[in-house]
Amino acid sequence: MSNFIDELKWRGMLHDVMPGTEDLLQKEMTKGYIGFDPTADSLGVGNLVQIMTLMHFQKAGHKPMALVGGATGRVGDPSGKSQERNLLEIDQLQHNQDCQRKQLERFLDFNCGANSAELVNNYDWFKDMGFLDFIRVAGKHLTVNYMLAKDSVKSRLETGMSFTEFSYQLIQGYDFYHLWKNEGVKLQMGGSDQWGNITTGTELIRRMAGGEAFALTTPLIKKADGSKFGKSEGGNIWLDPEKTSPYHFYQFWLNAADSDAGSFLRIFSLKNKEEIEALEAEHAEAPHTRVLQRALAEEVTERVHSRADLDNAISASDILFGKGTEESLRSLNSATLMNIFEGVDQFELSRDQLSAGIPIIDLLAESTAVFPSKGEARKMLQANGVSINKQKVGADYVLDTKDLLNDQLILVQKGKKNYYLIRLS
RNA sequence: GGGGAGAUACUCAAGCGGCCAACGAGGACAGACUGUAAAUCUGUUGGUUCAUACCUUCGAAGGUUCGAAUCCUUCUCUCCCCA
Repeated sequence: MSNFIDELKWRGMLHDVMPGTEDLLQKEMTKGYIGFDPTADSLGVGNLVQIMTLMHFQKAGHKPMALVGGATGRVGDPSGKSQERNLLEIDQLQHNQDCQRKQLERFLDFNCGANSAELVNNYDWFKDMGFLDFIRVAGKHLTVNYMLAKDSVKSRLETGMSFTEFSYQLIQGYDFYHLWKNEGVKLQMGGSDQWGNITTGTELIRRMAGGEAFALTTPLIKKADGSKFGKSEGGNIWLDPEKTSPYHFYQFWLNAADSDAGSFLRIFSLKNKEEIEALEAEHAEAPHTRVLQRALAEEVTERVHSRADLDNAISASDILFGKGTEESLRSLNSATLMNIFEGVDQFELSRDQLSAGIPIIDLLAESTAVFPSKGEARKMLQANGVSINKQKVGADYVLDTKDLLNDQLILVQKGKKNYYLIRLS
Protein backbone atom coordinates (compact mmCIF):
# COMPACT_ATOMS: atom_id res chain seq x y z
CA MET A 1 0.00 0.00 0.00
CA SER A 2 1.61 3.25 -1.05
CA ASN A 3 1.17 6.51 0.79
CA PHE A 4 -1.87 8.14 -0.69
CA ILE A 5 -1.51 11.37 1.27
CA ASP A 6 2.09 11.86 0.13
CA GLU A 7 0.99 11.21 -3.42
CA LEU A 8 -1.65 13.93 -3.22
CA LYS A 9 0.75 16.29 -1.52
CA TRP A 10 3.42 16.36 -4.17
CA ARG A 11 0.74 16.58 -6.84
CA GLY A 12 -0.66 19.67 -5.17
CA MET A 13 -3.97 17.93 -4.70
CA LEU A 14 -4.23 18.13 -0.96
CA HIS A 15 -6.03 21.05 0.60
CA ASP A 16 -7.12 19.86 3.98
CA VAL A 17 -7.06 16.58 5.82
CA MET A 18 -8.52 15.53 9.12
CA PRO A 19 -6.01 14.43 11.78
CA GLY A 20 -5.58 10.69 11.90
CA THR A 21 -6.45 10.13 8.26
CA GLU A 22 -2.94 9.24 7.23
CA ASP A 23 -2.58 6.74 10.08
CA LEU A 24 -5.79 5.07 9.03
CA LEU A 25 -4.71 4.82 5.40
CA GLN A 26 -1.35 3.35 6.34
CA LYS A 27 -2.91 0.86 8.68
CA GLU A 28 -5.59 -0.72 6.51
CA MET A 29 -7.26 -0.84 3.16
CA THR A 30 -9.79 1.93 3.50
CA LYS A 31 -13.07 2.54 1.77
CA GLY A 32 -13.38 6.14 0.69
CA TYR A 33 -15.94 7.94 -1.41
CA ILE A 34 -16.58 11.11 -3.36
CA GLY A 35 -19.99 12.41 -4.31
CA PHE A 36 -20.95 13.81 -7.70
CA ASP A 37 -23.77 16.27 -8.10
CA PRO A 38 -26.06 15.50 -11.06
CA THR A 39 -26.48 19.11 -12.12
CA ALA A 40 -25.68 18.39 -15.76
CA ASP A 41 -25.98 15.46 -18.10
CA SER A 42 -22.23 15.15 -18.34
CA LEU A 43 -19.29 15.54 -16.05
CA GLY A 44 -16.90 18.33 -16.94
CA VAL A 45 -13.15 18.67 -16.67
CA GLY A 46 -13.64 20.19 -13.24
CA ASN A 47 -14.98 16.86 -12.01
CA LEU A 48 -11.91 15.21 -13.40
CA VAL A 49 -10.01 16.34 -10.32
CA GLN A 50 -12.23 14.20 -8.13
CA ILE A 51 -12.05 11.33 -10.58
CA MET A 52 -8.26 11.46 -10.47
CA THR A 53 -8.39 11.54 -6.69
CA LEU A 54 -10.37 8.31 -6.73
CA MET A 55 -7.96 6.78 -9.23
CA HIS A 56 -4.97 7.58 -7.08
CA PHE A 57 -6.86 6.27 -4.09
CA GLN A 58 -7.40 2.98 -5.83
CA LYS A 59 -3.82 2.86 -7.08
CA ALA A 60 -2.67 3.31 -3.51
CA GLY A 61 -4.47 0.10 -2.66
CA HIS A 62 -7.68 1.46 -1.22
CA LYS A 63 -11.26 0.92 -2.22
CA PRO A 64 -12.84 3.87 -4.02
CA MET A 65 -16.51 4.54 -4.19
CA ALA A 66 -18.24 7.07 -6.41
CA LEU A 67 -21.55 8.35 -5.21
CA VAL A 68 -24.09 9.75 -7.63
CA GLY A 69 -26.24 12.30 -5.88
CA GLY A 70 -29.71 11.25 -6.89
CA ALA A 71 -31.08 12.46 -3.57
CA THR A 72 -28.83 15.42 -2.87
CA GLY A 73 -29.36 16.60 -6.44
CA ARG A 74 -33.02 17.10 -5.62
CA VAL A 75 -32.13 19.58 -2.93
CA GLY A 76 -29.21 21.60 -4.29
CA ASP A 77 -25.90 22.20 -2.59
CA PRO A 78 -25.57 25.81 -1.39
CA SER A 79 -21.77 25.53 -1.09
CA GLY A 80 -20.08 28.28 -3.02
CA LYS A 81 -23.37 29.62 -4.32
CA SER A 82 -24.35 33.17 -3.55
CA GLN A 83 -27.94 32.65 -4.61
CA GLU A 84 -30.68 30.14 -4.13
CA ARG A 85 -30.61 27.52 -6.85
CA ASN A 86 -33.40 26.52 -9.12
CA LEU A 87 -34.52 22.99 -8.61
CA LEU A 88 -34.09 20.60 -11.51
CA GLU A 89 -36.96 18.53 -12.83
CA ILE A 90 -37.01 14.98 -11.56
CA ASP A 91 -36.74 13.34 -14.97
CA GLN A 92 -33.90 15.66 -15.89
CA LEU A 93 -32.11 14.60 -12.72
CA GLN A 94 -32.67 10.97 -13.53
CA HIS A 95 -31.20 11.49 -16.98
CA ASN A 96 -28.20 13.32 -15.55
CA GLN A 97 -27.51 10.58 -13.05
CA ASP A 98 -27.61 7.92 -15.74
CA CYS A 99 -25.20 9.85 -17.93
CA GLN A 100 -22.78 10.58 -15.12
CA ARG A 101 -22.81 7.01 -13.91
CA LYS A 102 -21.77 5.76 -17.34
CA GLN A 103 -18.93 8.24 -17.43
CA LEU A 104 -17.67 7.38 -13.97
CA GLU A 105 -17.54 3.72 -14.86
CA ARG A 106 -14.80 4.39 -17.37
CA PHE A 107 -12.21 5.56 -14.94
CA LEU A 108 -12.08 3.11 -12.11
CA ASP A 109 -11.38 -0.59 -11.96
CA PHE A 110 -14.51 -2.40 -10.87
CA ASN A 111 -12.97 -5.81 -11.10
CA CYS A 112 -9.69 -6.07 -9.30
CA GLY A 113 -10.50 -8.02 -6.19
CA ALA A 114 -10.67 -6.55 -2.74
CA ASN A 115 -10.27 -2.93 -3.71
CA SER A 116 -12.60 -2.96 -6.71
CA ALA A 117 -14.42 0.30 -7.14
CA GLU A 118 -18.09 0.68 -6.36
CA LEU A 119 -20.78 3.00 -7.54
CA VAL A 120 -23.69 3.99 -5.33
CA ASN A 121 -26.61 6.38 -5.51
CA ASN A 122 -27.83 8.07 -2.38
CA TYR A 123 -31.38 8.07 -3.71
CA ASP A 124 -31.39 4.34 -2.94
CA TRP A 125 -31.35 4.89 0.80
CA PHE A 126 -33.35 8.09 0.83
CA LYS A 127 -36.24 7.09 -1.40
CA ASP A 128 -37.99 5.09 1.30
CA MET A 129 -37.17 7.38 4.14
CA GLY A 130 -39.91 9.75 5.21
CA PHE A 131 -39.38 13.30 6.28
CA LEU A 132 -40.37 12.59 9.87
CA ASP A 133 -38.02 9.64 10.06
CA PHE A 134 -35.23 11.74 8.77
CA ILE A 135 -35.61 14.62 11.16
CA ARG A 136 -35.97 12.18 14.07
CA VAL A 137 -33.04 10.01 13.11
CA ALA A 138 -30.57 12.50 11.72
CA GLY A 139 -31.83 15.96 12.57
CA LYS A 140 -31.98 15.36 16.28
CA HIS A 141 -28.25 14.91 16.50
CA LEU A 142 -27.12 18.24 15.20
CA THR A 143 -27.96 21.65 16.51
CA VAL A 144 -29.04 24.44 14.27
CA ASN A 145 -26.22 26.42 15.85
CA TYR A 146 -23.74 23.91 14.49
CA MET A 147 -25.27 24.01 11.03
CA LEU A 148 -25.42 27.79 10.95
CA ALA A 149 -21.71 28.01 11.59
CA LYS A 150 -20.86 26.42 8.23
CA ASP A 151 -19.49 28.83 5.64
CA SER A 152 -21.99 27.70 3.03
CA VAL A 153 -24.79 28.82 5.34
CA LYS A 154 -23.12 31.78 6.99
CA SER A 155 -22.38 33.50 3.72
CA ARG A 156 -26.04 33.28 2.79
CA LEU A 157 -27.54 34.60 5.98
CA GLU A 158 -27.66 38.13 4.62
CA THR A 159 -29.30 37.38 1.31
CA GLY A 160 -31.47 34.52 2.39
CA MET A 161 -31.60 30.80 1.95
CA SER A 162 -34.46 28.36 1.79
CA PHE A 163 -34.95 25.64 4.36
CA THR A 164 -34.35 23.17 1.54
CA GLU A 165 -30.82 24.32 0.93
CA PHE A 166 -30.16 24.77 4.60
CA SER A 167 -30.93 21.11 5.14
CA TYR A 168 -28.53 20.01 2.40
CA GLN A 169 -25.57 19.45 4.69
CA LEU A 170 -27.65 17.21 6.87
CA ILE A 171 -28.58 15.05 3.92
CA GLN A 172 -25.03 14.76 2.69
CA GLY A 173 -23.92 14.16 6.24
CA TYR A 174 -26.39 11.35 6.55
CA ASP A 175 -24.99 9.79 3.37
CA PHE A 176 -21.66 9.50 5.07
CA TYR A 177 -23.26 8.01 8.15
CA HIS A 178 -25.18 5.50 6.05
CA LEU A 179 -22.09 4.42 4.13
CA TRP A 180 -20.05 4.30 7.30
CA LYS A 181 -22.58 2.09 9.06
CA ASN A 182 -23.55 -0.19 6.21
CA GLU A 183 -20.52 -0.27 3.96
CA GLY A 184 -17.69 0.39 6.34
CA VAL A 185 -16.72 3.58 4.55
CA LYS A 186 -14.40 5.63 6.71
CA LEU A 187 -13.29 8.46 4.48
CA GLN A 188 -15.04 11.07 2.40
CA MET A 189 -13.11 13.16 -0.08
CA GLY A 190 -14.12 16.11 -2.23
CA GLY A 191 -13.31 19.62 -3.34
CA SER A 192 -12.39 22.16 -0.72
CA ASP A 193 -15.87 23.65 -0.90
CA GLN A 194 -17.15 20.36 0.46
CA TRP A 195 -15.22 20.50 3.72
CA GLY A 196 -18.21 21.80 5.64
CA ASN A 197 -20.55 19.15 4.30
CA ILE A 198 -18.04 16.39 4.90
CA THR A 199 -17.36 17.37 8.48
CA THR A 200 -21.10 17.47 9.12
CA GLY A 201 -20.93 13.81 8.14
CA THR A 202 -18.09 12.94 10.48
CA GLU A 203 -19.84 14.83 13.25
CA LEU A 204 -23.05 12.94 12.61
CA ILE A 205 -21.20 9.64 12.74
CA ARG A 206 -19.64 10.64 16.03
CA ARG A 207 -22.87 11.74 17.62
CA MET A 208 -25.16 9.07 16.25
CA ALA A 209 -22.90 6.14 16.81
CA GLY A 210 -19.82 7.31 18.61
CA GLY A 211 -17.90 6.31 15.52
CA GLU A 212 -14.88 7.81 13.86
CA ALA A 213 -14.65 8.85 10.24
CA PHE A 214 -12.24 10.96 8.26
CA ALA A 215 -12.15 13.72 5.68
CA LEU A 216 -9.84 15.00 3.01
CA THR A 217 -10.27 17.73 0.42
CA THR A 218 -8.56 18.83 -2.77
CA PRO A 219 -7.92 22.47 -3.57
CA LEU A 220 -10.03 24.40 -6.01
CA ILE A 221 -8.22 24.41 -9.33
CA LYS A 222 -7.50 27.87 -10.62
CA LYS A 223 -5.43 29.02 -13.52
CA ALA A 224 -2.29 31.04 -12.91
CA ASP A 225 -4.03 34.21 -14.07
CA GLY A 226 -6.76 33.65 -11.52
CA SER A 227 -9.51 32.81 -13.96
CA LYS A 228 -11.79 29.84 -13.61
CA PHE A 229 -10.57 26.47 -14.74
CA GLY A 230 -12.60 24.36 -17.14
CA LYS A 231 -14.05 26.83 -19.56
CA SER A 232 -13.02 27.78 -23.03
CA GLU A 233 -14.40 30.28 -25.51
CA GLY A 234 -17.49 30.73 -23.48
CA GLY A 235 -18.30 27.08 -22.95
CA ASN A 236 -17.73 24.39 -20.42
CA ILE A 237 -15.43 21.54 -21.36
CA TRP A 238 -17.41 18.32 -20.97
CA LEU A 239 -16.32 14.73 -20.91
CA ASP A 240 -19.20 13.73 -23.17
CA PRO A 241 -17.90 13.66 -26.77
CA GLU A 242 -21.32 14.82 -27.99
CA LYS A 243 -21.02 18.00 -25.97
CA THR A 244 -17.29 18.62 -26.38
CA SER A 245 -15.73 16.78 -29.28
CA PRO A 246 -12.44 14.95 -28.68
CA TYR A 247 -10.81 17.49 -30.97
CA HIS A 248 -11.98 20.42 -28.86
CA PHE A 249 -11.16 18.50 -25.72
CA TYR A 250 -7.61 17.92 -26.92
CA GLN A 251 -7.30 21.56 -27.92
CA PHE A 252 -8.45 22.68 -24.49
CA TRP A 253 -5.52 20.94 -22.80
CA LEU A 254 -3.07 21.83 -25.49
CA ASN A 255 -3.88 25.49 -24.92
CA ALA A 256 -2.93 25.40 -21.27
CA ALA A 257 -0.62 28.27 -20.36
CA ASP A 258 2.99 27.41 -19.56
CA SER A 259 2.48 28.53 -16.02
CA ASP A 260 -0.37 26.05 -15.62
CA ALA A 261 0.87 23.08 -17.59
CA GLY A 262 3.12 21.70 -14.88
CA SER A 263 0.53 21.76 -12.16
CA PHE A 264 -2.15 20.44 -14.49
CA LEU A 265 0.11 17.54 -15.39
CA ARG A 266 0.50 16.72 -11.72
CA ILE A 267 -3.22 16.75 -11.18
CA PHE A 268 -4.60 15.24 -14.35
CA SER A 269 -1.98 12.71 -15.36
CA LEU A 270 -0.83 9.53 -13.70
CA LYS A 271 2.80 10.23 -14.53
CA ASN A 272 5.12 10.05 -11.58
CA LYS A 273 7.17 12.83 -10.14
CA GLU A 274 10.37 11.99 -12.05
CA GLU A 275 8.58 11.82 -15.38
CA ILE A 276 6.90 15.14 -14.84
CA GLU A 277 10.05 16.87 -13.69
CA ALA A 278 11.90 15.51 -16.72
CA LEU A 279 9.20 16.92 -18.97
CA GLU A 280 9.40 20.26 -17.22
CA ALA A 281 13.14 20.36 -17.71
CA GLU A 282 12.67 19.58 -21.37
CA HIS A 283 10.03 22.26 -21.63
CA ALA A 284 12.29 24.84 -20.02
CA GLU A 285 14.91 24.08 -22.68
CA ALA A 286 12.56 24.64 -25.57
CA PRO A 287 9.29 26.18 -24.47
CA HIS A 288 8.00 26.62 -27.98
CA THR A 289 7.74 22.87 -28.50
CA ARG A 290 5.30 22.77 -25.62
CA VAL A 291 6.10 19.26 -24.47
CA LEU A 292 4.14 19.78 -21.27
CA GLN A 293 0.95 20.74 -23.01
CA ARG A 294 1.32 17.89 -25.48
CA ALA A 295 1.93 15.31 -22.78
CA LEU A 296 -1.03 16.64 -20.85
CA ALA A 297 -3.42 16.78 -23.79
CA GLU A 298 -2.44 13.36 -25.03
CA GLU A 299 -2.78 11.55 -21.76
CA VAL A 300 -6.04 13.13 -20.72
CA THR A 301 -7.68 12.84 -24.13
CA GLU A 302 -6.75 9.19 -24.39
CA ARG A 303 -8.08 8.41 -20.94
CA VAL A 304 -11.33 10.28 -21.33
CA HIS A 305 -11.96 9.32 -24.95
CA SER A 306 -9.82 6.80 -26.77
CA ARG A 307 -6.56 6.25 -28.57
CA ALA A 308 -8.32 6.58 -31.92
CA ASP A 309 -9.99 9.83 -30.90
CA LEU A 310 -6.65 11.14 -29.74
CA ASP A 311 -4.94 10.24 -33.02
CA ASN A 312 -7.61 12.06 -34.96
CA ALA A 313 -7.42 15.08 -32.73
CA ILE A 314 -3.66 15.22 -33.22
CA SER A 315 -3.94 14.88 -36.98
CA ALA A 316 -6.58 17.54 -37.19
CA SER A 317 -4.52 19.86 -35.00
CA ASP A 318 -1.40 19.29 -37.08
CA ILE A 319 -3.21 20.16 -40.26
CA LEU A 320 -5.04 23.16 -38.84
CA PHE A 321 -2.21 24.64 -36.84
CA GLY A 322 0.85 23.25 -38.54
CA LYS A 323 2.82 24.94 -41.24
CA GLY A 324 0.17 23.71 -43.65
CA THR A 325 -0.72 25.96 -46.54
CA GLU A 326 -3.57 25.85 -48.95
CA GLU A 327 -1.58 23.47 -51.15
CA SER A 328 -1.09 20.93 -48.41
CA LEU A 329 -4.78 21.13 -47.63
CA ARG A 330 -5.64 20.48 -51.24
CA SER A 331 -3.36 17.48 -51.29
CA LEU A 332 -5.44 15.57 -48.75
CA ASN A 333 -8.28 13.45 -49.99
CA SER A 334 -11.74 14.21 -48.71
CA ALA A 335 -12.26 10.94 -46.88
CA THR A 336 -9.22 11.67 -44.77
CA LEU A 337 -10.31 15.25 -44.24
CA MET A 338 -13.81 14.30 -43.22
CA ASN A 339 -12.55 11.68 -40.84
CA ILE A 340 -9.96 13.86 -39.21
CA PHE A 341 -12.21 16.85 -38.92
CA GLU A 342 -15.07 14.93 -37.39
CA GLY A 343 -14.87 16.97 -34.24
CA VAL A 344 -14.71 20.32 -36.03
CA ASP A 345 -17.99 22.16 -36.36
CA GLN A 346 -19.56 21.54 -39.75
CA PHE A 347 -22.13 23.07 -42.01
CA GLU A 348 -23.72 22.00 -45.27
CA LEU A 349 -24.19 23.93 -48.46
CA SER A 350 -25.73 22.93 -51.78
CA ARG A 351 -23.61 22.90 -54.90
CA ASP A 352 -26.07 25.15 -56.69
CA GLN A 353 -25.70 27.89 -54.13
CA LEU A 354 -21.98 27.74 -54.39
CA SER A 355 -21.58 27.57 -58.13
CA ALA A 356 -23.76 30.67 -58.46
CA GLY A 357 -21.15 32.50 -56.41
CA ILE A 358 -21.84 33.46 -52.86
CA PRO A 359 -20.58 36.57 -51.03
CA ILE A 360 -18.54 35.72 -47.97
CA ILE A 361 -20.85 37.57 -45.59
CA ASP A 362 -23.93 35.72 -46.81
CA LEU A 363 -22.10 32.45 -46.58
CA LEU A 364 -21.00 32.95 -43.00
CA ALA A 365 -24.16 34.46 -41.61
CA GLU A 366 -26.99 33.15 -43.75
CA SER A 367 -26.07 29.90 -45.47
CA THR A 368 -24.26 28.74 -42.39
CA ALA A 369 -24.21 29.80 -38.77
CA VAL A 370 -20.53 30.58 -38.42
CA PHE A 371 -21.66 34.04 -37.34
CA PRO A 372 -25.03 34.86 -35.82
CA SER A 373 -25.53 37.94 -37.96
CA LYS A 374 -24.18 39.70 -41.00
CA GLY A 375 -23.10 42.53 -38.79
CA GLU A 376 -20.81 40.32 -36.78
CA ALA A 377 -19.48 38.61 -39.85
CA ARG A 378 -18.66 41.97 -41.37
CA LYS A 379 -17.05 43.16 -38.18
CA MET A 380 -14.77 40.16 -38.04
CA LEU A 381 -13.93 40.40 -41.72
CA GLN A 382 -12.97 44.03 -41.29
CA ALA A 383 -10.78 43.09 -38.38
CA ASN A 384 -9.01 40.67 -40.69
CA GLY A 385 -10.19 37.71 -38.68
CA VAL A 386 -11.53 35.33 -41.31
CA SER A 387 -9.68 32.87 -43.51
CA ILE A 388 -10.91 30.54 -46.22
CA ASN A 389 -8.69 27.50 -46.64
CA LYS A 390 -6.04 29.25 -44.56
CA GLN A 391 -6.04 32.39 -46.73
CA LYS A 392 -7.18 35.65 -45.18
CA VAL A 393 -10.11 37.12 -47.06
CA GLY A 394 -11.79 40.51 -47.10
CA ALA A 395 -15.43 41.45 -46.71
CA ASP A 396 -16.09 41.59 -50.43
CA TYR A 397 -14.78 38.14 -51.25
CA VAL A 398 -17.12 35.97 -53.30
CA LEU A 399 -16.86 32.20 -53.10
CA ASP A 400 -17.56 29.70 -55.82
CA THR A 401 -16.55 26.19 -56.73
CA LYS A 402 -12.89 27.14 -57.11
CA ASP A 403 -12.71 27.40 -53.32
CA LEU A 404 -13.60 23.77 -52.80
CA LEU A 405 -10.98 21.40 -51.46
CA ASN A 406 -11.28 18.14 -53.34
CA ASP A 407 -14.44 19.48 -54.89
CA GLN A 408 -16.10 18.82 -51.51
CA LEU A 409 -15.04 21.00 -48.63
CA ILE A 410 -14.31 24.54 -47.61
CA LEU A 411 -12.31 25.27 -44.49
CA VAL A 412 -13.39 28.43 -42.71
CA GLN A 413 -11.30 29.94 -39.95
CA LYS A 414 -12.67 32.49 -37.53
CA GLY A 415 -9.94 34.13 -35.58
CA LYS A 416 -6.89 32.04 -34.94
CA LYS A 417 -8.30 28.98 -33.34
CA ASN A 418 -11.87 28.47 -34.49
CA TYR A 419 -12.32 26.26 -37.48
CA TYR A 420 -15.46 25.32 -39.36
CA LEU A 421 -15.93 22.92 -42.19
CA ILE A 422 -18.45 23.60 -44.92
CA ARG A 423 -19.25 20.63 -47.07
CA LEU A 424 -21.49 20.17 -50.05
CA SER A 425 -24.73 18.41 -49.34
C1' G B 1 -44.03 50.50 12.14
C1' G B 2 -40.89 55.39 11.25
C1' G B 3 -36.88 57.70 8.38
C1' G B 4 -33.18 57.62 4.43
C1' A B 5 -30.66 55.74 -0.10
C1' G B 6 -30.92 53.15 -4.47
C1' A B 7 -32.45 49.98 -9.08
C1' U B 8 -28.35 51.96 -15.90
C1' A B 9 -25.92 47.21 -21.00
C1' C B 10 -22.14 40.45 -19.27
C1' U B 11 -20.19 42.71 -14.30
C1' C B 12 -18.83 47.16 -11.71
C1' A B 13 -19.91 52.13 -12.54
C1' A B 14 -20.82 57.45 -14.65
C1' G B 15 -24.82 60.32 -16.66
C1' C B 16 -29.46 63.78 -13.69
C1' G B 17 -34.29 67.50 -19.94
C1' G B 18 -31.78 67.64 -26.11
C1' C B 19 -24.65 66.99 -28.10
C1' C B 20 -27.09 59.33 -25.07
C1' A B 21 -27.04 53.33 -27.92
C1' A B 22 -25.49 56.00 -23.13
C1' C B 23 -18.16 58.25 -20.10
C1' G B 24 -14.91 54.86 -17.71
C1' A B 25 -13.05 50.07 -15.76
C1' G B 26 -13.19 44.83 -15.90
C1' G B 27 -14.57 40.75 -18.82
C1' A B 28 -15.29 38.79 -23.67
C1' C B 29 -13.99 38.59 -28.96
C1' A B 30 -10.54 39.99 -32.84
C1' G B 31 -5.69 42.04 -34.90
C1' A B 32 -0.19 42.70 -34.25
C1' C B 33 4.01 40.34 -31.74
C1' U B 34 4.89 35.02 -30.44
C1' G B 35 5.23 29.12 -29.37
C1' U B 36 -2.23 27.48 -31.06
C1' A B 37 1.78 30.33 -24.32
C1' A B 38 2.17 34.59 -21.03
C1' A B 39 2.92 39.80 -21.01
C1' U B 40 2.25 44.11 -24.08
C1' C B 41 0.02 47.31 -27.79
C1' U B 42 -4.44 48.21 -31.11
C1' G B 43 -9.56 47.57 -32.49
C1' U B 44 -14.67 45.86 -31.49
C1' U B 45 -18.37 45.08 -27.74
C1' G B 46 -27.62 46.36 -27.96
C1' G B 47 -29.93 44.46 -32.70
C1' U B 48 -30.93 44.63 -37.96
C1' U B 49 -27.88 46.48 -41.32
C1' C B 50 -24.04 49.57 -43.75
C1' A B 51 -26.92 54.40 -44.54
C1' U B 52 -25.27 61.42 -42.19
C1' A B 53 -30.94 54.64 -41.56
C1' C B 54 -34.34 52.13 -38.61
C1' C B 55 -35.73 49.17 -34.22
C1' U B 56 -35.17 47.85 -28.93
C1' U B 57 -32.75 49.27 -24.24
C1' C B 58 -31.35 52.79 -18.61
C1' G B 59 -36.43 48.09 -12.37
C1' A B 60 -42.34 48.09 -14.15
C1' A B 61 -46.61 50.88 -15.69
C1' G B 62 -48.57 55.52 -16.66
C1' G B 63 -47.94 61.05 -17.20
C1' U B 64 -45.59 66.16 -18.27
C1' U B 65 -42.78 67.99 -22.66
C1' C B 66 -41.51 69.57 -29.44
C1' G B 67 -38.03 66.17 -26.91
C1' A B 68 -36.83 61.98 -20.90
C1' A B 69 -31.99 57.26 -18.62
C1' U B 70 -32.68 62.23 -16.73
C1' C B 71 -38.98 65.75 -14.27
C1' C B 72 -43.99 63.90 -11.94
C1' U B 73 -47.36 59.71 -10.16
C1' U B 74 -48.17 54.73 -8.80
C1' C B 75 -46.14 49.92 -8.27
C1' U B 76 -42.17 46.07 -7.51
C1' C B 77 -37.57 44.94 -5.43
C1' U B 78 -32.80 45.97 -2.72
C1' C B 79 -29.81 48.30 0.97
C1' C B 80 -29.01 51.45 5.42
C1' C B 81 -30.59 53.83 10.09
C1' C B 82 -34.25 54.12 14.16
C1' A B 83 -38.16 51.21 16.79
